[in-house]
Amino acid sequence: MCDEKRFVQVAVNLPLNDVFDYSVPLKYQDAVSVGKRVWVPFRNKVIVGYIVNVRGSTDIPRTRDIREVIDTEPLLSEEMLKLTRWIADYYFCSWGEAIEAAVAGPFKKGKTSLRVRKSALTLRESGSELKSADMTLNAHQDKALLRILPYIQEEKFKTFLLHGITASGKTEVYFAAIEAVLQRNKSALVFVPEIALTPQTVQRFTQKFGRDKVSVIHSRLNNSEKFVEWQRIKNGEAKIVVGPRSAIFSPLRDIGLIVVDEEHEHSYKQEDVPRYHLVQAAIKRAEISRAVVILGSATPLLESMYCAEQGEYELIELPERIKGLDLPPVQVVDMSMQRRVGKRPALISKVLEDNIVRCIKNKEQVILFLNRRGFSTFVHCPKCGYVVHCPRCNIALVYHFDRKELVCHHCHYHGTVAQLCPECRSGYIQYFGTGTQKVESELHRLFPGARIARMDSDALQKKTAHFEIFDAFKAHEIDIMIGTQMLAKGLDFPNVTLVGVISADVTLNLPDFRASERTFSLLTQVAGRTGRGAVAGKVIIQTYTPKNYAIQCAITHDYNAFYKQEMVFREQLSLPPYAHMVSIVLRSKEEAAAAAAAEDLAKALHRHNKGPLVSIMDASPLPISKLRGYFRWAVVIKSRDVLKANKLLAAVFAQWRPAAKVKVAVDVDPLMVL
DNA sequence: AGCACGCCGACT
DNA sequence: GTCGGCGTGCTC
Repeated sequence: MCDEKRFVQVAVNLPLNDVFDYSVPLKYQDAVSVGKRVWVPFRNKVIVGYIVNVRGSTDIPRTRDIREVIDTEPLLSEEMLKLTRWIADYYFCSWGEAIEAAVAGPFKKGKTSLRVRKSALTLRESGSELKSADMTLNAHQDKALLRILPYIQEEKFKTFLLHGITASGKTEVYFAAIEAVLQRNKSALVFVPEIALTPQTVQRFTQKFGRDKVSVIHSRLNNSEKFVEWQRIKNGEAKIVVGPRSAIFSPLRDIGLIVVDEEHEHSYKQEDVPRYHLVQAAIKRAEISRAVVILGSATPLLESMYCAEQGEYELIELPERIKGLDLPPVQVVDMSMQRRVGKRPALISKVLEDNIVRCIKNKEQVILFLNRRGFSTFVHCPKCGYVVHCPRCNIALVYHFDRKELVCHHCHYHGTVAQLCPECRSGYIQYFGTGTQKVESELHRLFPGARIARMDSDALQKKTAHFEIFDAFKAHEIDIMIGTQMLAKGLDFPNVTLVGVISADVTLNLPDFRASERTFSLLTQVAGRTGRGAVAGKVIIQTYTPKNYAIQCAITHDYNAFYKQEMVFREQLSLPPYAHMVSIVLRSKEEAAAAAAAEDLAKALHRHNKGPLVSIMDASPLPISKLRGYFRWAVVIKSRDVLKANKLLAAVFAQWRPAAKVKVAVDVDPLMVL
């Protein structure tokens, strides 16, 4: 039916802004369509390209022919092409790079189908199908739902920020909204942080909505399992998708609702290209499919609350805990006033020790929290001041007692412990700083009869260790559990009546402008782990800075007070949410090259920058100035409008390039810079 | 990104 | 003489 010559525009997975025009041989005239993959000659190679446009002409004088059309049906929907185009524009990458992220594992590298292993198919047949108990919403939950429902019914795009304190029953609101969406024969996309994709969470969804309607995606799935889920979603069998941020690209049709649980979670930001934030991408996808978004958190991102304040989102509050539970009392212990062991301060204050003793006597359980792995966090020669650093990173090595090794927490370097100072040959190497392993050994010393377990990424080397430890804790085979922030999230142990934070200062003192926000969030989430059962809970926070507002606001569980104070600081320094940041990181094995490139870039940006809407910060080394052998400098652009900043950057990159040995990475809305 | 082209320095 | 460093341009 088409006898005219046809051309396709193709995006490729390279950091190139353009799409490339190819001519279509006669035999493929009818096969080409938008969203399909093609094999195309590119330079001296043949690579996968994605058709983003089909037309009858081209401006390119000499086009090459496509080699082959890979797909019989488009792999990417119109909706997915719009979403990836937006990601490319906003997060400063090429369309092809964004599309590549949207292509599911089994389809990467031009694959069309997959040998599906039996195990992938039989997996979901096991397990009981419990009929969901009728859920009754309390007054606040009901009010929340009533505000959301009209938008679901009218199929209008809208973003709600559901700010509900810990254990206020946000999940029930999600469930009721999902039910409303299913009744309209539409589907729902639910995001949870990867760490929360445990059997417990998943079970809640499958029990509620039935196993065959729910598709759960998590990183443990192999390619053939992923393929099965992809097909179930694509063919409309699965109406609800539960997954981590990458599930934003699942081929779900007729989306009526997108839920982002724990929307403040850091894992929602992708750390490599395309460096998108799920919350933004979810809102964009909802806009494209005219769906409702619910962002849920006890401690919303400042950015999200700001949008709510500006009227861009609608704020819904759940100010009360369900089942009449009270928020636990929080006690702060000023560690500078505490007893010492020899010259060093005690790890565990008298107050915390007494409370642990009381808990164990009452057959209750304790969670202790310290956001730092290892035993000693730095190893140091008191004679010459030498601190043992990672040879590849500008960071102190951490001593791990179990491995009897010094470990770099940023790269995989590990080395033996020196007996003599490498600098001055003195034999008095000292170990300072506290990690979870030291707390564990201290607990054994203080509470010889107690059953103690440690929960951090070191303790979880075995794949099943995670569940083993949790099951043991739930069965009360463990009295005290010490762990890093993976303990803080979404766990529900009714018998836990004491949560202790060994040092709130660890996160507070990080060189990050979000340090206060992260600390407040973490303390609030940690505090939410207790008092969930019949017995009231208690929280004890140890710190050297008890007056700090992040800590003070966590004591009173007062998000709004924290928000107000933190926003003053953000406004003074023009930090998010008052401005967006675009950070350009330049790294090189030679320090001078990275520094020169950054300074050069800053100059070029200034030259191109017209008008006051975009400002350019001075080039500066990153807090971890050397990582994996690369020295790192950054230039940060600030603007209220990301696209304006990106436009400036694109103009500079069109004619400026750093030295060949310098690598460039652009991060829009970075989580960390200063 | 990845590669070809092209222009200058120091070495089998 | 040439091997190889890296700045520049280009990919339909």
